[in-house]
Amino acid sequence: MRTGNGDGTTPDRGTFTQTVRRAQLVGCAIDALVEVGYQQTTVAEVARRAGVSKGVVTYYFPARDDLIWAVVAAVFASVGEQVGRRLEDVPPRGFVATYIGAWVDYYRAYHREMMAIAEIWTSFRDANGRPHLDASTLTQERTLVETALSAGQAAGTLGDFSPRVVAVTLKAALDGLLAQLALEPALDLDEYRDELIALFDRATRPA
Amino acid sequence: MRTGNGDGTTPDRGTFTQTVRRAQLVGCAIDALVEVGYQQTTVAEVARRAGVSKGVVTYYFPARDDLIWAVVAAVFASVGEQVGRRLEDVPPRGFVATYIGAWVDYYRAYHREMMAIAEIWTSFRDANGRPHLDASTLTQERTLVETALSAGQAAGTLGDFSPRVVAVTLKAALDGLLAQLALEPALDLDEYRDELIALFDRATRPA
Amino acid sequence: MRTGNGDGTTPDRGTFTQTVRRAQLVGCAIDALVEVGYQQTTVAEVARRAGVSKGVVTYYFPARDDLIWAVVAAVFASVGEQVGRRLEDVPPRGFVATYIGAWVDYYRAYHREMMAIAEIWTSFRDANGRPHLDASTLTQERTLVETALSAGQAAGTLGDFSPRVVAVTLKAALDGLLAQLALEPALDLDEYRDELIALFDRATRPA
Amino acid sequence: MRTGNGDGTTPDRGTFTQTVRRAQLVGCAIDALVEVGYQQTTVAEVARRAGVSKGVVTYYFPARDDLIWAVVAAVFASVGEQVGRRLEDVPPRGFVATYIGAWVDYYRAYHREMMAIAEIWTSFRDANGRPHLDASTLTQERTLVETALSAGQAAGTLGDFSPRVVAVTLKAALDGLLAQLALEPALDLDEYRDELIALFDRATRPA
DNA sequence: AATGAATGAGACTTCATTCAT
DNA sequence: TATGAATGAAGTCTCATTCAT
Repeated sequence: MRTGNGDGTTPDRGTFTQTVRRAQLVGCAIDALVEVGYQQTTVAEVARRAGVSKGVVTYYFPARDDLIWAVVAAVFASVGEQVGRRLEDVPPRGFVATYIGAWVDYYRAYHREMMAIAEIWTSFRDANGRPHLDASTLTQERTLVETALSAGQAAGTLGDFSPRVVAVTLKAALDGLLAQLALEPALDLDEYRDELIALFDRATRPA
Repeated sequence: MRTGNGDGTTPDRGTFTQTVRRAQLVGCAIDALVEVGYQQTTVAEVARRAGVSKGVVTYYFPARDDLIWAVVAAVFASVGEQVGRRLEDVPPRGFVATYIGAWVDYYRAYHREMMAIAEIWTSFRDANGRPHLDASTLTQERTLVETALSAGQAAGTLGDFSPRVVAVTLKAALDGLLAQLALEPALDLDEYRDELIALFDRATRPA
Repeated sequence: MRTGNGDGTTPDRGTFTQTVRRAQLVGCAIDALVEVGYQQTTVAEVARRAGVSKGVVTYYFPARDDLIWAVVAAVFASVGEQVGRRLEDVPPRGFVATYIGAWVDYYRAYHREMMAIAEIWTSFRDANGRPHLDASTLTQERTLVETALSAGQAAGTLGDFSPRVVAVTLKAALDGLLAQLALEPALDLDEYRDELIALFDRATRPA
Repeated sequence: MRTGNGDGTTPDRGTFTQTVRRAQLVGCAIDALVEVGYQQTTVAEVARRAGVSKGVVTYYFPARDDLIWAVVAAVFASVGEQVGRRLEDVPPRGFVATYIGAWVDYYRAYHREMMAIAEIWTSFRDANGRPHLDASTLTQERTLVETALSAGQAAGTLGDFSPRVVAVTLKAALDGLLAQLALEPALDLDEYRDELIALFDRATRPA
C-alpha cells in the first residue's frame, strides 16, 4: 500500500517521512504492548507515547488492527533475519544447540519484541474470537525442526524419540525461558542456554 | 464460602439455587473464555450462554472481575484436588513421571478449564496493565518440583543438571502440550505422555 | 389503603404487624435519608437497615415513591402535632416569639425528621424534574404568619414592614438555623432561639 | 486554565473551539440543572440540549463529575467578579445594605446560575453521601460578614446582637429570596431588596 | 407476610473511527 | 501530513420492579 502524495515533486521525502513515522509508531506500539498489555495499547496510548495526535496513528494505520499487523510483520522480519538465517545449512549434528543458541541470542537483543508478540499472540483475535496468530503460524518452523531431528535419527547421530514431541517441547522450553525472563530480568542467559542445550542433548542423543 | 447477594437476611435458605446458578455461570464463563476469548467474554455473552438476562450475572457477581475470580477459584480448586493430591508423598525416584502423568490426566478431563485459565492468565490485568495471575502464582508448584529434583540428585537417583532450568522446562513442556492439544484435539495423550516422560527421564537420569 | 387479609380470622394482628413494619421502614428511610442522602436511599439500603429483604419494602410500599411519600406524611403529621398546635390561638403580640420557639423546639426533638424532609424537598421530583415538594407546600403556613403579622400591624403592636418579606425571611431564618445545626451539632439552641427572637422583635416592632 | 483533551500535542491551537464548546456545555448543564434537576442532568440530557452526541460531552469532560465541577467553577468565578468585588473596601456603616444589594443584583442577572448551584449544593455527593459543597464552602463569606458586623458594633454604629446569628440569618434571608423568586418569577426585586435592607437595618442598629 | 431470584431500563464510560480543516 | 473535534457502538454497573414460592 503506497501512501505517498505521488505528485512527483518531493520524490522520496514523503516516503522517507512515512517510513520513519511508521517505524516510530510500530516502536511505540511495541513499548505499549510490553508495558501495559494488548488491551490497553489503544490508539490514544500509542499516539501519546509517540508525542503525536491520535489522527496521526489512524492516518498511517487506518485501523488499529493494521498497526498490530505491522508490529507482527516487523517482529517476524526481525526473527527471520536474526534467527532464520542462522538455521540455514546447519548440520543435523549441531542443530538443537544452534536452534537454542539462535533464539536465546534473539531474546537477549529483542526481548521487548518477543514480549510484544506474546501479547499479540494471546489477545489479537478476529470477530469470532479466534486468534489471528496461533500455533499453526509456527508450522514452518516446527517442520524445520522435525526434519532436522529426523535427519539426525536417520544418520544415527540422534537417538530414538518422537520428533514431534521433542520439537513441540523445544519450542515450549524457549517460551518458558521467555516467561521466566519476564519474571526475573537479571537471569543469566548464557548459563540458562547452556543448561537447556545440555538438557536436550541428553534427551536426544543415541542410547 | 458464603455467597449470598449481600442482603444478609437468610443465611442458609436459597443457597441451593444460588450454588447451582453460580456454578452454571462459572461454567458458561469457562465456555466463553475457551470459545471466544477473554476480551469477548462479556457479561452479556455469559448471560446469553446461560439463557438468562444480564442482570442475573451481575446479581451473582456484582462486578465482571468477580466472575473471573470465581473461574480462577473453581479451576484452582479442581487442580488442587486432581493434581495436588497426586503429588503428595511421591518418592523422588518417580516424581517426574508422576508429575507429568498427573497433569496429562488433568488435561484429559479438564481441557476446557485449563484453556480458560490460560485466557485469564494472559489477559486478566489490573488498571496498570499488570497481570493478576503470573508465574509467581506458581512459585509453590515450582518449588515442589525443584525440591523433588534436588532430593533425587542428593540421593544419586538423578544426574547433574540445574533443577531450576528443568523445573521451568517441565512446566513449559506441559504448557506446550496444552497448546498443541488446542491445535490438534485428536492428539493421542497417552502416547504423548509416555514420550514426554521418556524425554525427561533421559534428560535427568545419572550419566 | 387497607392491606390486611380481611378474612376476619386474625382481626387486628395483621394490621398491627403492618403498622409496625411500616413505621419501622419509614424510620429506616429517614435514617438513610439523613445519613447517605436521597439518591443513596435505595430500596436495598432501607431493607438493609431494617434487617429485612428487599421484597418486604416493596411489599409495603409497592413503589419507592410510596415510601418517600410515607416519610413526608409522617413528618408533616408530626409537625402538625408539635408545631401547628402551638400556633393556634396565639395573640398577635407574641406570635413571632411563639413561632420561632415552636420550630426550635421541634428541631431539638426531631432534628433527623427535618433533615430527611430537607433531602426530599430538594431531590424528590416528578418525571419532568419538577419537585414534588416546594415552597407552595408552605403557602398555608406562610399565610398564617402573614395574617398574624398584618393583624399586629393593624393593632398597632407591630411596626411598618412588608408582611410577605418578613414571613419569607422568618421561614428562611429557621431553614438557616437547620443548616447551621447540621454543620455544628453542638450549637446552643436556646441561645440561638433567643437571639433570633430578639432579631425579629427589633425588626418588627413599632418605630 | 489549560483544558485540552490530554493529547498534550497542540498547546494553543483549537483552544478557541474548545473554549466555546466548553462554555456551551456548561451553559446547557446549567439549563438542565435548573429545569430538570441534578438527578436528571445526565450526560445524554446535556448533549441533547447542546445538539451534539453524548461523546462530545465526555470528550470535553471525561467524567460527568468534571462537568459539574466546571459549572461550580464557572458560577463561583462569576460570583467572585460580581459580588466579591463589591464587598471589598465597604465601610462597616453601609455593609449590610451593600451586601444585600450586591446579592440581589446578582440574582437579577444570574438567577439561573444560582439555581443551578443550589441543585449542585444539595445533590452533588461523594460516594459516602456527603455533599461536595456545603456550608463550610461559605466560611470565608460568613467570616467577612461577621467581621464587618463586629467592626460596626465596636464602632458603635451597630447595636448589640450575635454577629454569628445575624450573619447566618442574612445569608438565609437571601436564600429565601432565591426560593421565593423561583416560585414567583415576577417578584419586584427592588422592592424586596429595600424591604430586606430595612428589616436588617432595624434589626442591627443601636438601641 | 416474606423472600430470593430475575429482569430490564438507563446511566456512565471507553475507544476505534470518521471528518473538516 | 497532521490535528482536533465529533460520533456511536459496546461494555459495565446500578437499581426499581416483578414474580414464583
